[in-house]
Amino acid sequence: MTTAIWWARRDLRLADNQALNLALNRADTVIPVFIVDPQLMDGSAPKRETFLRNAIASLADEMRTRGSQLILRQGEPIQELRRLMEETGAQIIIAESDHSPFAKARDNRAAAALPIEFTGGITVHPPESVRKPDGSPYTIFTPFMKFWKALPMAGDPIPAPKSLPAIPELTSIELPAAPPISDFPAVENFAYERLREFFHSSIFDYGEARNRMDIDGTSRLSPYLRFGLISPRVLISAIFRVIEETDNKISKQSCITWLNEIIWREFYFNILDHFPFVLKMSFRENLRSIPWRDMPSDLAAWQNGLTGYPVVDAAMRQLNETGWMHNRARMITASFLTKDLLINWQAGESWFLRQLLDGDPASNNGGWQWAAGTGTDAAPYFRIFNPVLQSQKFDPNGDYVRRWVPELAKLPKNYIHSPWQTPMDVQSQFGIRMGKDYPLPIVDHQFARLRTLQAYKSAKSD
DNA sequence: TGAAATGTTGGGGCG
DNA sequence: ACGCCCCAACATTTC
Repeated sequence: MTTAIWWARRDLRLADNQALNLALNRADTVIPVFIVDPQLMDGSAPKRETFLRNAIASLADEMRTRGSQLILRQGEPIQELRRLMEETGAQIIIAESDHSPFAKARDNRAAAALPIEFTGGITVHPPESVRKPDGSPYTIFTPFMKFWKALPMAGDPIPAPKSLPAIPELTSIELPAAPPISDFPAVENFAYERLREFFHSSIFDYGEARNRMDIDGTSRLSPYLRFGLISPRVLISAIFRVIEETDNKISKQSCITWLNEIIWREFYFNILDHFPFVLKMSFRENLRSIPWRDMPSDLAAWQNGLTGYPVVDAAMRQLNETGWMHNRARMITASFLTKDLLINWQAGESWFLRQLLDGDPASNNGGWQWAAGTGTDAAPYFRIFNPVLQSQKFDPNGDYVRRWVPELAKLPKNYIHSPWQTPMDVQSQFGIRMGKDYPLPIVDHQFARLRTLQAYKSAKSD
C-alpha cells in the first residue's frame, strides 16, 4: 500500500497534469494538497489572490466529484508537508517544478528535507533542455524559438482522470469565499471553452487583430496559464494540429504568430531560470545607470490612468478594474512610463505584478525589460512609442478609449486620441472641459522623447 | 512588436 | 516647349 502527496502549486488542473499523473501512477492513494503560504498570500496582489481562491475552490469541487478531496493547509510549506506525511504515512511528495528564484529556493529546501520529486509541465520544454550546443542558454528569441520548435514534444497531453482514489479523513482549512471574477471565471473547463472559442475563428485573424485594442482578437488565456488551469502543452499540441490543417497562408501565419507568443513565455521562463538577477537589475550591463526620474506624482498619474494621454489612461484603468490589459496596451503603457516619464521600469514591473491576474515574475519582467530596452533581445532604446500614433493605429475609432475613459466618450474620433487639441467650441459643444473633466498631458511627448534619448545615451557611455 | 528626420522622385502649375 | 518650383508620396537614414 503506497501513498503519495500531490502538492499543487500553480498547476490547478486535472487535465494534462504531470505531477498528479505521476502520483496516481506511483501510489494507490494520492493525497492532493494545496498549502496556503502566508509569504505568498500577503495581500500584495489582491486580484490574483481572488483568482487563486476561486481556482482552488473550483479544483476542490472537481476533485470531490471524482471521489477525492483537495486538502487545504496553511503555513510554512515544508512543515505542513512533513505534518501531512506523518498523518497519512505517505512515502513521497510529487509537485510540478517552478522556476522563479523564490520557488526554486523553497523547492530546494523541500528536496533537502523531504522525499520529493518534481515533474515538468509549467513549460512545454524544461528550461535546462533548451540550450545552445555549447550548453549555454539562449538570450535571443529567434534562435531560441527555432531550437525549441525542433525539439520533439515530450508526449501528448494527459486526459483528466475520470475518478480519483478516496482519501482518509484529514483536516482541511476553510478558505474564505472570494467573489467571482466576471471576465475570467477561475474554472478549468472555462479555459477550454475559451480556447475552443478562440480556435474557432479569432486565431485565423490573430496576425492583425491581436494589435487592435478595440477588438477581442486575443485568446485571453493568460490568467489560466498563470495558475495552470490549462497547460502550455495542451495549447501547443492544439495549435500544432490547427497549423497542420490550415492551408490559407495568412491564416496559417496567424496561427504561427500565436504559437510564437507561447514560445515567448517559455523564453522568459528560460531567462529567469538562468539569469535570476534580472529581477533586481537590467539584463544589459551598459544600461544600468540610466538617470531615472524619481517623480511619485507622475508615477501615481500613470498608475491611476490620469496622464492626459487617453490610450495610456484607458489601458491603466482597464488593468486596475479588471486585472487584465491588452498586450498592445501593455507595450504602450510601458513605453510611456519608461520613455515618456523616464521612470524606472521596476516601478512599472511591480505595479503590473500587483494588478495583473496573469502576473508572473518571468513574463512580467521580460516584458518590462523588453519595453525599457534593457533586457534580452529587447527593443532598441530609441524605439519610443508615440502614444497618439499608437492610439490612432490600433484603436482607430477610439472605442477602446471610450470604453475605459468615459469622460471622453462623447468626443468625436478626430480628437479622441489627443483631446488637448480639441477647440474650445467643440469642447463646449460636447460639454467637456480639458484640464477639468480630463487632465491635460502631464508631459509633452516630443520633449520627453528627446530627454529619454539623452538619458539613455548618457547611461550607455558611462 | 517605431517614429522622426532627411532624402528622392515625379506630376502639375506656371511664367 | 521648357525649366523651375512646389509638394505630396514614398524611401532611407537616424535616433
